[in-house]
Amino acid sequence: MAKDVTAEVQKVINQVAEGNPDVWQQRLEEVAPELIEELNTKKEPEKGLKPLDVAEGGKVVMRFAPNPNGPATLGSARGMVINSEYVKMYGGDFIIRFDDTDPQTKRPLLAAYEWYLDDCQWLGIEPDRVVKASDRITLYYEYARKLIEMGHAYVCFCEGADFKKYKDSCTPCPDRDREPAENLKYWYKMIEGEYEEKSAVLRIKTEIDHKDPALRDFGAFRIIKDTHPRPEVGDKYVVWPLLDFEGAIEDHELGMTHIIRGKDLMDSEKRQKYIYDYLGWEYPKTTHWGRIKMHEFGKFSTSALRKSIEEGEYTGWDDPRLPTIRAIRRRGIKPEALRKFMVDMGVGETDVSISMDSLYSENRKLIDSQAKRFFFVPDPQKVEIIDGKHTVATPPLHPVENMGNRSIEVDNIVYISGEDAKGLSSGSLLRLKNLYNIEIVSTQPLRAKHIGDSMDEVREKRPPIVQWVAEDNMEVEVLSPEGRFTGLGELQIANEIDKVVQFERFGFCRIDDVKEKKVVAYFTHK
RNA sequence: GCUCCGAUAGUGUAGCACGGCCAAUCAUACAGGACUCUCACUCCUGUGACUCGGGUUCGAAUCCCGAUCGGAGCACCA
Repeated sequence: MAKDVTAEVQKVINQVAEGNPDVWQQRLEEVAPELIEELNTKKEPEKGLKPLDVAEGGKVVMRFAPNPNGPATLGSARGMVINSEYVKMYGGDFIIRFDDTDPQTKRPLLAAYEWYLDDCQWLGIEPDRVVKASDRITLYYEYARKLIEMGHAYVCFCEGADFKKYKDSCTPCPDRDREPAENLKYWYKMIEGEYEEKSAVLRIKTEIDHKDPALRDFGAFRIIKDTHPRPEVGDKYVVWPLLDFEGAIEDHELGMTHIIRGKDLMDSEKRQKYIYDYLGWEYPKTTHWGRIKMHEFGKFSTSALRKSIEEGEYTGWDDPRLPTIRAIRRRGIKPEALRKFMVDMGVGETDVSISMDSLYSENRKLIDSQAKRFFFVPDPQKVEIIDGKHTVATPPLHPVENMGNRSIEVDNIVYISGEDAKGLSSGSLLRLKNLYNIEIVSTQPLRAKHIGDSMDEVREKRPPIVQWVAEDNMEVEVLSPEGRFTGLGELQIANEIDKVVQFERFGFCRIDDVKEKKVVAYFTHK
C-alpha cells in the first residue's frame, strides 16, 4: 500500500520535472494564485537575537556569573548584554551572580565586585538580583550532605595523581564504596578543618567507567585555607565548592530557566546533570557560545595582567591598551555602541576573532554629530610665516551642526604635524585650514610666506588642507591602544573635559584630564 | 590517548530544525565616485564566501558518511 503511494508520487514528480516550468507556472496561477504570492514574498531575515525556547507568554530567568578576580572585559560585556537583552525580550529576571568560591588560584579582587555592577549600570542594565556565592557556602554544604546520605557523593583521600590513574583506567578508587554514614563523618571533619589542603576532596559519583573521561566522578568540594578577600567571609570556611557544584546548585536555587555559557563548559553541563538527576531537578535550557578574541588586543590572562599593572607596564585596569570595559569607557565609547556590537554578533558556537572596526564604526555614527572639532598637531613642526600678521581664525566647532565657532589668535608662528611637514619643499603650497594659504620658502628651518586667503585658489590648485596650532597653545598627550602621541593643541580644548571631541584629521578622543597648559586625552577611534 | 563541539566573503553574521524562494542576507572592511575648507559624517557604485571528497535526491549551503582544519574537556581553576 505504502509502496504504491511512493510509486504514484514518483510518477507525478517525473511529470513535473519533464514539463516546461512556464506551463506549470500557468497551471499554478489557475489553481492556486495565492501560492504564487507566497512564492514571491521573500522570507524576511530576522533582526536581532534569535528567539529562545520559551513557552508562549513564559518568562525567563537568566544570569551573568563572573568571577570578580579582575574587571569586566569585552567578553563579560557579551554576557551582560545578551542575557539582559533576552530578559528584556521575554520579561523576567536578570541576576548577577559572583562565582567567587576560590580564594586561592582565582582569588577575587575586592574592588571588582563594584566594578562589575558599575559597568553593568553603564551598559544600562539593572540586575533584579545580585548574589555572591561566598555568602551561600552553607547552602552548598546542605546539598552536599544530602548527596552523601543518598550515596551519590564520597570523601576521597586519594592524591591527585593517583585518582587520575584510577579514573583513566575506569577503576573505582578505594574510597568510592564507603558507607554514607562514614562518608558523612569524614565530611564533617573536612568542613571543621581537620584535614590539610589537598588531603581530601568530596566527589560526586557518576559512572567511573563512562566512555568520556571528563564525566568520571568529578570533584565537588576541596579544602582551601586561605582567607577570602571579602571581610564578611574571611576565614569562616576551609571547604569550598568547585564551579560545577556551586553553579549547579545556584542555577536551580535561583530558578534559572535558560543559561548561555561558553562552550568550554559543555562538559560541565553533562556533569551537573548528574546532580540534577540525583536531586530530581530539571536542568535549565542551555545555549553555548565560542571564545571571543579581539584582533586589536593580544591574548591576556587576568592574572598576567594583574602582574603587569603592578609592575607599572600598564597604567591600570582602564589602560587604553586593554580590552576591559573600564578602558572602553574611558576612551569615550558609548554603551549603545557596545550593546549593538554584541547583539549583532549574536550567539554562535564558533570561536570568533573579531576586530573592533564594527564597534568603532557604530560608535562613530553616534558621536559624530555631537563631537566638537579641534586642531591637534602630533609631532609638531614650527613654521615661521615671514610676512604673517596678527589674525583671528574662527573655525566652526562642527562642520554641519550649528555649534558656533572657536577663535584662535595667530601671529607669525604656526605648528603643523610632522607627517604633513615631511613631504614639503621650497615652493610647496599648503592651506592652513580656516586660516589662509601659504607657500614654503625654506625647509630648514621651515619658513613660508602668506600667499592669500581665498578658497577659490585652494579649489583650483588643490594644495593639502592641514590643521595647525598657533603659538599660544596647550601641550596635548593622547593615550591610545597603539601607544602614546604627544603634540600641541588649541587652547579651547581645555573646556572640554570629559567630552569626546574630534581632533581633525587625527581621530576622536575623550578629554580625560586638563591641567595647567597640559591636556591628557584618550583615543576613542579614528 | 579518550571524549565532545564547530566550519558561509578580510572580519562578524543571516539562511540549515522542515532540501527548491539562494547566481546566498546584513554590517564592517577595502576600492571608486558625489558632498565637504578633516582622512569624520552622509549618499551612490563596486569587490568578496557556502572547507574538501563521496552519497541520497529531479534538485543540497541545508540531509547522510568520510577527510581536513579549528576549538574545548579529561583540575583539589572559573
